[in-house]
Amino acid sequence: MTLKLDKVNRGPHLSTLVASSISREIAQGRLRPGDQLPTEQQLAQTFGVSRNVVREAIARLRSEGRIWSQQGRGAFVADEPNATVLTIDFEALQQASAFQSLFELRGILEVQAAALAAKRRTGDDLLAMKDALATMRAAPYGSVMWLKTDLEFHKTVAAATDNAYMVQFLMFVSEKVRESILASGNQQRSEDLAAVTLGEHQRILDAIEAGDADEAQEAMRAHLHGAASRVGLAEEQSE
Amino acid sequence: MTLKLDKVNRGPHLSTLVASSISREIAQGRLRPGDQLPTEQQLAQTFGVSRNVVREAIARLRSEGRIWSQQGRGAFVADEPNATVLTIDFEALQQASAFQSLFELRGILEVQAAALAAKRRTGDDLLAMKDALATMRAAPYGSVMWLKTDLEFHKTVAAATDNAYMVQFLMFVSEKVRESILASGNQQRSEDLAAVTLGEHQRILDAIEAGDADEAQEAMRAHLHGAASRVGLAEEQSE
DNA sequence: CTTGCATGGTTATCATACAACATCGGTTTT
DNA sequence: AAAACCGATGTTGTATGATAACCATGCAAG
Repeated sequence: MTLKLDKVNRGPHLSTLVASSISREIAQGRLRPGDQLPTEQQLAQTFGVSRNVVREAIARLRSEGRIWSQQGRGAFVADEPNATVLTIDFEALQQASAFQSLFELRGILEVQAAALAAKRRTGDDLLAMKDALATMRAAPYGSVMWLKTDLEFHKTVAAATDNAYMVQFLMFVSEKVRESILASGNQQRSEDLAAVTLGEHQRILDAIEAGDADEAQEAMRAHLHGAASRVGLAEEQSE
Repeated sequence: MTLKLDKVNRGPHLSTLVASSISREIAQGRLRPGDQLPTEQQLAQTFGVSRNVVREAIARLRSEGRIWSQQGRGAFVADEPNATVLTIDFEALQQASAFQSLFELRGILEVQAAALAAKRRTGDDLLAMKDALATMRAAPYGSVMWLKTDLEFHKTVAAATDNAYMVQFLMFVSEKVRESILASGNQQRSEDLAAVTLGEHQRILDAIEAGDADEAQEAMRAHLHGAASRVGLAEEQSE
């Protein structure tokens, strides 16, 4: 019995849908650690897909460390997500609350990174930051080039912390945030904002160059606060 | 024609082997960004497995953002590792500098999490934290149970921030740090340290219960500083 | 009580078939 | 001549059935 998919369903692969569906069950606690998943047959039936698709989904979840499976027994929810990889569910990010949480996490990392950068930046770091800023100045506000260089500037700041993991994590989170913003199309466009944003960046750069950690923190905080309002995100006022 | 596997091959799934094999090709530059992968048929043939297995491998690589594929055309190496997943190389962590960087990143997250927790914790959060602390008190210092509950306590703190990503990232990093410590076998054992550690935790808990963000930050910082020295990590004094 | 075996259930893999889509060349239409 | 149509071919996406390896359980024989 062949399943005819509606044209509507031209989206991600079925295995992706199944995987995130199971993922959600785990996240919401309907499948608890140690629990055995339904058999591949059952899953195929309940989702209305072939066993093959289910297997692709399970292969994915297994690689993410969310489940483990043993031949002859079944698949089980991993006790501790002893993941070798960290994943972020893009679907969930559509939720405003989830997006806000990720934005907050990024903020924490950015602010602390700025402080560390102020203490540890080398001459090369400063050059890279100035370079990125100059490129951003030349790019039209809101263009792809602009966004790319914006990210690049923040990357140079992160790199100045001399902490490779800081770079890796910050870029990962920032990338997700940026994607989500683009997907929602909430980006405002205005030439005025270009000058504002550039000014914020300049203030960060100056603080880092001066080696003033506190000012760097504050400048970064101000920048993110500005970015948040530009994206239409109501920010919590932390006393 | 059925493939008879040697008993030797009782290891990871074939799809895993295929996936890491392709992954290696990419990492070593033999497959460059934008390049088209061989067709599933060809891959199946060259690896000597069924197309099904190849598909599971590809599904995995796709979920990791390393490749993308389009029906009717083929699979291609992703231009930028626009990763949906974040991985940490365990090997690299054996390097002291890498470990220190990850430790620092964890510290930043923990300290900020403690501050947020102090502002947002609910009654349930406090109960969970007290619970974890009580369990830790009952466990022998350095035992598996102790380590587990230690992590659990920090998780409850993270959870009190009401930021799911904070929990996810912090636990991911902490898990890696813990693994690395266990692998290096640098853990000191002493009954005295049990009391010290418990005291540090108690101080954190008290601050969060009191809603004192600054004190919570400081308490967490002190705790991590203590943990660092217990592991034999020279910490930078950030005046 | 222990050992051995039969049995059913589950995953891992293979093989084949078909549907959906892309590309390309040739043909027809404009 | 240029554009639109059409079909052949190759590729991915999915479905289906079959087989091998493996696990757990229960039961009979010792």
